Amino acid sequence: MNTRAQRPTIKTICAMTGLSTATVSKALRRSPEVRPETRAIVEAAAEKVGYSTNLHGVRLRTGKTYQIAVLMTAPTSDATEWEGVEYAQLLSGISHAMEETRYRVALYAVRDHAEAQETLRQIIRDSQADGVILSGTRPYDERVALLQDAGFPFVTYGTTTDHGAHAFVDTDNDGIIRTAMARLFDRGHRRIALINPPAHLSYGQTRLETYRQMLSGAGIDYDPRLVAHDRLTPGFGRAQVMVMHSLPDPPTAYICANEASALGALSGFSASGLVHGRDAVINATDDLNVSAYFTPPLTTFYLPITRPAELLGHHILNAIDGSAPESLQTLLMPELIERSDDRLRGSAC
Amino acid sequence: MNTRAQRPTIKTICAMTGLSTATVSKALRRSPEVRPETRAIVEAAAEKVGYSTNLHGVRLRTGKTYQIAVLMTAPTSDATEWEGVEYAQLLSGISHAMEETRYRVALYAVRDHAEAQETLRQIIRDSQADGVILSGTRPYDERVALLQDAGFPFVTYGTTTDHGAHAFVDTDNDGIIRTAMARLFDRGHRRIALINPPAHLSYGQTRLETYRQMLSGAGIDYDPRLVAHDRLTPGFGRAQVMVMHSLPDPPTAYICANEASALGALSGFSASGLVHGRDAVINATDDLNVSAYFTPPLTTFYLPITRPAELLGHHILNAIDGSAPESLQTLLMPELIERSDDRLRGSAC
DNA sequence: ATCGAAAATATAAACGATTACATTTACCAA
DNA sequence: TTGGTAAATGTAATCGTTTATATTTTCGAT
Repeated sequence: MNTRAQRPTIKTICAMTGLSTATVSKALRRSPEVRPETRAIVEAAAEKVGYSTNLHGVRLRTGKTYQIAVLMTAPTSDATEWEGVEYAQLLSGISHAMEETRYRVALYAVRDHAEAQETLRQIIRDSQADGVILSGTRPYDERVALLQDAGFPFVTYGTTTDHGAHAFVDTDNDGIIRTAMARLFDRGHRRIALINPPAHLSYGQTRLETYRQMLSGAGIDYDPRLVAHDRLTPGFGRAQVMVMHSLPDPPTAYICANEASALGALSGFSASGLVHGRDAVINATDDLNVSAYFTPPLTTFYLPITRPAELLGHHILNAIDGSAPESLQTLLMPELIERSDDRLRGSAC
Repeated sequence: MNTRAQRPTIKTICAMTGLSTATVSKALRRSPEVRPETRAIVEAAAEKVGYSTNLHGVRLRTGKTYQIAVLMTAPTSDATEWEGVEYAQLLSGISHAMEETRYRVALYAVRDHAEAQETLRQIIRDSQADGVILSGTRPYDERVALLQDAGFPFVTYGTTTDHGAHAFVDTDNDGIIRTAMARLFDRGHRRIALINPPAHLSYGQTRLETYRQMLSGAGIDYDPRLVAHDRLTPGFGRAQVMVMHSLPDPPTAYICANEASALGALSGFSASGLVHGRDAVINATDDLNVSAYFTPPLTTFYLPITRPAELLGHHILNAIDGSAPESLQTLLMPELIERSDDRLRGSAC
């Protein structure tokens, strides 16, 4: 009577083969408990009717969700500025890393740290995901504490300092600053500005620490007026250049933590009548290879965002499979791309 | 004996209240079939034990997933260039639109149209989502055909022409080109170049059509050498400026379809020794307000990406609830922000 | 008080998978 | 043949919810 083609289930295969649900289920999951011949029969039947397992049934029964939650801390919706554009590539990279698996990426956009915690609690309580990917880490990160307490698999994009070992992927910020400063010293710079992300973020702190180490290594006094931290929008970069440039002893080099702030810094140059390469220079970190198209092109530390993205994907899958966190920690050093010689010129010499 | 605190279920509440699962279930969903007093009792018990409904159970029983699939056509992972597709902001906007609901955004990164169709088929077959959001539409779009055939709720970001009515959100590309060209004509321009997205995309075609209409309205011959279409990376914008600038009769104005190509075009200016405002001008469309920070700042049509994003979210929820597609169609006209006067100067006059 | 209809609640069967446990089959040795 | 063990398969419960259907309660009209 039922003319509608129903989606085949395990029972469909039972009916076709005369086997029981238990056997079919095991055969489909290639359990060694079932005879190879039987398995072949089951697989043939499954193939024939186009069976595919219904994840909702699996989820209810086993609690496995095959979902990876990615928490994205999105800027408040009113302030639409160029910030975090590379998140899209990050997400797609993660997603591609799961291609051959059953896993999918579920996105959780949250506004701030507090909302992130609330969301995480829900994800854990309702088992909405098998693992979590976080970004924007802090030295002490409540989200990490929460996940570790719950024994929930996760990977961070960024490091922490006040927690037990956990899986992470990060850019080698220490390496970047070390290399950048050594290079700038080499070229005669002594007044170097740091355009940094918000102070509470780990990578901002790492950058600042290395910066101070390098300064003291070169025998240069630390001048707090040359360091700024805030959300890395173009507006921020621009404003900081304009402020710092009017110091009695302005910087001759700016190290910007991303493309957006570097673009803003360049905009600040032109607004203040500064000429890049003559009055001062800008170095940047770039995920998108976009600074090649700035006017003028900037020297950057370039790391295609797909690299960390795919690692995040692999790490979370391994974390779910129970790999030791120590084996899931990766620091990536970007490639230095020198697009201008950045030598100190003019009167400051 | 069981000391482990189990997650409360409907049965827990049954045990507490002496009611049946049916009644408790209905009470929790505020069915009018249950007496207000009973409902109060159930709600009190639920509150007390911190009950929250287990979506896996609901999904299995009802087929409702409370997931919105967002298909993101991501550039192949080897070519990491900024294409200016603001998926990150788009995703977060959609996600925010679902904040007060049970719905979540699930991300499906696909490489191309074919993979998108395969993915959609799976989503429908395995009921992995209740609705779908698509972008990068074509006049005839196989994905749209697929979804309409299946009667599956969806919203597109971009329009189509060869299908029955469906929900969509789009930028008013016709309005943009119309306004931009009228303004440029006003300022003396006759040779206007169009830096367009790939030719198969709807919005590219809309832009081209309006462009040609405006030209013929002004009595200007259409010159195909002034129109280029490809993926809107900075590299593309740059290359096109360099090519077109060396024409015998080069353009005096470029209309770029996004920020990324506009940035590249500017880079092409400086590489070719062109000065913006003297030799030619660039107008752009901008989702991120980033062209304010270009050197020099460009005149743009600015539409904060959060606007369409939230509309996409609302539309898909309404589409799932069964609203007529005709009532879920929105064209958004960006705001014209004039950052340079763009008057034609120099010898070309 | 009694009846009947409407309102409220209860029973039990799904949804599609997994899995503890029971049963059958196969196979070998005595 | 018989018995015993291991291998293979079957039975049935279960995950947490919804919902068709059955039963009980309520309450007004007679």
